Amino acid sequence: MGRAPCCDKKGLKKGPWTPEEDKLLVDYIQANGHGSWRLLPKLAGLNRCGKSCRLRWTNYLRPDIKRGPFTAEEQKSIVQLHGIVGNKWSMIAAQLPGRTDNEIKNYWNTHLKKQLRRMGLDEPPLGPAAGCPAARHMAQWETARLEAEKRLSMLSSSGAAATTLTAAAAAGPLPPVDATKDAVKQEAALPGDDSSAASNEVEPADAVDEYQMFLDFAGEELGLFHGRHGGFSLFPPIDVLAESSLDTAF
DNA sequence: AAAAACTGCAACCGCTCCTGT
DNA sequence: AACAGGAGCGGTTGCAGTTTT
Repeated sequence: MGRAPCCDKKGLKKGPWTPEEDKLLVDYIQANGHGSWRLLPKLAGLNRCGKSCRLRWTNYLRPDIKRGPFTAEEQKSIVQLHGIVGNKWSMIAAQLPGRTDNEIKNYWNTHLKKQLRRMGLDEPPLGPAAGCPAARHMAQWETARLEAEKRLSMLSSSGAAATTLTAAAAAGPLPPVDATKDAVKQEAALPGDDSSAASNEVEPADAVDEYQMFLDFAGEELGLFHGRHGGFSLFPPIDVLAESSLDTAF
């Protein structure tokens, strides 16, 4: 598939960003939004490729980026999420508001990996295939959550719902649909799963019911998880989650 | 004090996926 | 259905700063 042309073929600048370049980028995005990343450098007066601009913005210049060291809670979340989804840094980042995937990736590679090794723990097995029963439960939970989100997002995009899941995510740390697309695809590809095809015509009321079922399921699963892991929480308590998500989304 | 080794982070590269035609 | 362009993601690299010898 068409690969983005390499920057150096066009004589574009690479390497560290100067404060002047940062300012140009920030000023432009604040005034116009990023729009097409490919066109942005030209419009903003930058001698950079769009890719470089996007990276600089998402990893460094975005105003909502949280700076400073990771908290113990964030560390715990990263370790747990990594055990569940593996190196899906964007998915992990979606659970940690203000943190970027690049930052989390770096933190994992430089700090947490070593820390786990020092503690005598090998790197945990990656992905939903992880052998630990709790991880399997979480993987099932994640699958169900993604399915519910997928349906909800279809609803939203068709205009049937007043707000999007992103709004719900703002109320609680459910990730935006974008961040979960890999898993959604996996889910959609499951043999014998005809729900994704049928979901195109899902009725609003059905979606609400399904989302509620998902929340109920998640509640049970999380209860189990809490019980086994001494109160660790990836997500807010389920009653809060249910209340805020449903209230905001509907 | 100087050199070597190590560490952490910003940025780049190349691949895959998504979307429009 | 096939193709092309654009966006996003994960892996890797380069280098400045810090620590150790």
